[in-house]
This record gives sequence, structure tokens and C-alpha cells, in this order.
Amino acid sequence: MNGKHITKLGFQGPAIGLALSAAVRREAAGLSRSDILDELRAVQAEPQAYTAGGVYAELAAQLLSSRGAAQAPASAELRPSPLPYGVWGAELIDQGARDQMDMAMRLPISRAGALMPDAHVGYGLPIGGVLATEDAVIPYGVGVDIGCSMMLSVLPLAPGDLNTEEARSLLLRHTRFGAGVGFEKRDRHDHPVLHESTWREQPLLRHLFDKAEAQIGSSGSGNHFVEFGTFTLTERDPELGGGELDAGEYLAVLSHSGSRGFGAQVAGHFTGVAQKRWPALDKAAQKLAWLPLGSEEGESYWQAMNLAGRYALANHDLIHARLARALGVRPLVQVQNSHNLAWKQQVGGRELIVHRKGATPAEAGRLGLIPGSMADPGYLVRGRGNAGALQSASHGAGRQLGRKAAERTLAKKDVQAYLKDRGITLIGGGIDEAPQAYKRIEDVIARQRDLVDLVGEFRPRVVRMDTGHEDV
DNA sequence: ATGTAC
Repeated sequence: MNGKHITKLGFQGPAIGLALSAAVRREAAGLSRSDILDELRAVQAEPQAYTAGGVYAELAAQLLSSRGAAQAPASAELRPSPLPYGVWGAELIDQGARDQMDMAMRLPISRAGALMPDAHVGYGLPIGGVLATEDAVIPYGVGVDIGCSMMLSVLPLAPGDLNTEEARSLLLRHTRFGAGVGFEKRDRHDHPVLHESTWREQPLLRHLFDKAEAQIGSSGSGNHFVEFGTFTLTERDPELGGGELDAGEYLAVLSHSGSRGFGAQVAGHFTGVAQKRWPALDKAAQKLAWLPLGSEEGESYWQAMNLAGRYALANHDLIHARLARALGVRPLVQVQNSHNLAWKQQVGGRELIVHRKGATPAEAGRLGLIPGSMADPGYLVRGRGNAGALQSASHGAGRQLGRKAAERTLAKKDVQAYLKDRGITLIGGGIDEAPQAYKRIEDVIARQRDLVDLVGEFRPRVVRMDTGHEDV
């Protein structure tokens, strides 16, 4: 098997090398030359069927992205039909989210995409959507809560070392919830992110600094939470604490938080700028308006987005530091990951902008956190670097019922019974965040075993959330 | 998700 056989099939550019190395591996596995050529023709004919894994995944991803480039018009004109993309757990995903992803894959700047099993409808790109674009960033491809993220601290304490009442009072004292909520001046905590010069580099950032300073270390509203629970490590993991953490059960803190009012205003501002930039863009795609990287607006968004990403992680840092300090301990290990952000990433040999809107980065070996609901387990996972999923996984269980539908259909007593069955103590929390409003996390995890491996499990015990429209 | 209000 050599390069000539490959080029004769019509492979071009970086695809030649990828096809050749796959062919060599198949040869080593004992296949005949004609069988391998048949396989390569099949990959060529239908690359989307091979992106999920196996020897041909990288080649398939490369073919898909180069075809995207060949088809890309240089204007706001949409493709007549969406580029193909991988879907994990299709039977768990509603048609509305599929339609939104189809629309995203018709953008002229789109090159590759994937839909995670927790996907549901959002603004523009669906939550659970992963989209790779070329030289452009889509504010609503990242979402309103820029840098929304997860953090886990495993503490040097046994689960029984903290009783429910103490956990409740620590959460009440050291966390702040609610839209618009920040800290009073005397309770504020400092963080290096507030001292970055970036804040002075854009009028918008200068304007938002005071709000950011007041709200740092707070949790906000909606699906955000801070909780104490039991973390179970199945076996030592080389990626976790350098492989030093013993298997067993620990008291742990898990939080879900974002970039608060600061990130929301950055998102709102640049979404407006992007939509004005493409007045001729099809109305149905308006919320997917993009900013070219290299343009002043595009670079400004990129800078503000990344600052909001660091700010969101700083929120977690302060929350965990305050709780650990109150307990008089230092965490044994900490893990954090953003799940609403865009990254520059190599896809099929090219640098693309990978938007993850409610999707966990899952490069090979990278740790991430996938929470369930206020009463269901969350998982510490290790990425498998699946090329077809653009190295991503779900960011949670995903909504099954919209907020209004949950308030309409779920009964308070059923939610209370669900919590009681699992021994959960809840502070705040609205009916719209009820466990029954979410897909079963076990189902969602089962659909992505080719995207992540499970490293540990977190079972919530005392949970704080914002108070919804209707309390539980 | 945010906390203002085509």
C-alpha cells in the first residue's frame, strides 16, 4: 500500500496522509489491499458515518471539513442544505434542537459540528451543540452565560464529617444567589482576574468592571448551584491529582456558575454588533450572526469572551476557597471546566473555532464534570478525544421540559418526594429546576461512552440554588 | 442566564 493507491482514489491534501496511515493500520490488521481500498471508498462516499470512532475517524473529519471549505461562499448566503454532523443519543433529542443545528450547519462559515445527547433548544445554536467555524466566532454559539462552568473540590474529610445542618449553614453564609445579586463592599473578596490589564482595553470592559467586582464569587440564578456531597473515586486516576488520590469516598463541593451580569452584557452587546453586521442574513439564522476574527469587533469579542471565561472560573475559585477555609481544610484535588466557550482547535489539520454551547471539552485524557440534577449524581469524566464529536461531551443531563412546561406540569409534592427518597436537603430551588424537568443522567451518560470514560461519581446531599418563581 | 424594559 502506498501513496499512489491513495491519490488514485482522489484523496487530496492532508487527507492523503491520514488515509495512508489508516490503510497501514488496516494492513497490519490483516486486510487485503482490495478490501482496504473498498473501505477507503466507503469513507469517501459517506465520511459522516465514520466520524464517531475507529481507524477512519480522523480521515472522515478531515474530509468533512475540507468539503465544507470547498462549498463555502464568501457572503452571508446560507448553504442550500446543512453539512453532515454527528448526533449522540438522537432518540433523546427533540426536533427543535435538530432544526437549530441544521440551520447552524448551513452557515457559510461552518465546517463541522456535533450534537451531544443532552441537547435541547436554545437561542441560535442549541444547548449541547458543538460547532466548528473558520475565521469567525458566533456570540450566540457561545451563549448568554459566557464561560459557564463546573468545579469540584475533593476535601480531606469523610462524607460523615459534615452534618446536614452544618452544611446548610456554611452554604447560607458563604454563597450568594439571585439575579443582580453581588457582595456588599465589606464582604468582597479579591482575585487576580480583577487585576488584569484587559479590563482597560475596551470601553465596554471598563464600563462593566464595577459590576464584575461586586459580583465576583457569587452564583447567580437559573440552573446554577453549590452543593456538598459524596465523591466516590472508583480507582486511582493518573489525571487526577497526579494519580495520588486514593480510591474511596470523600466529602466534596460541586459548583455550577457562570460570568454573571458581566458575561451576559458582553454577550448581549456583541450579539447586537454581529446582527447589525449581516443585515442580509436569512432571518431564521439571525441569532447565529458571526464576527470575523481579524476584524476589530471579532477580536474585541474574543478578548472579552476569554476574560469572561476566566472570570467565571474565578467565581468558582472564590466559592470553593471560602467553604474550604470555613471548614479549616485544603482541598486534596480540584477539577474545573468551562462548557460555554469557543476555542481555537485543530480539526482535520486546520485551525478552526470550536464553539461549545453546553458541551464539555473532552480531549483525550482531559478531566471534565457532567452534573445530573439537584438530586441526581454527577460524574467526573476523562475525555477520549473523539474526533467526530470535535472532542466534546454533554454538559449535563439536559432539559426534558422547558421552564414553563415544568411549572405547569410538575407537582411540588412529587418533587419533594423525589428529594426525600434520595436524602437531599435543598436550599432555594424552583420547580423549574426539578429533577423531573431533566433527562435521566444515566441515559445521557450511556449515549456517550465513546466520548468519555467515567472516573468518579458525585452524589449531592445539601444543595443550594436560587429561589425560582415557584419554590419546591 | 441576566435583571431591564421594541
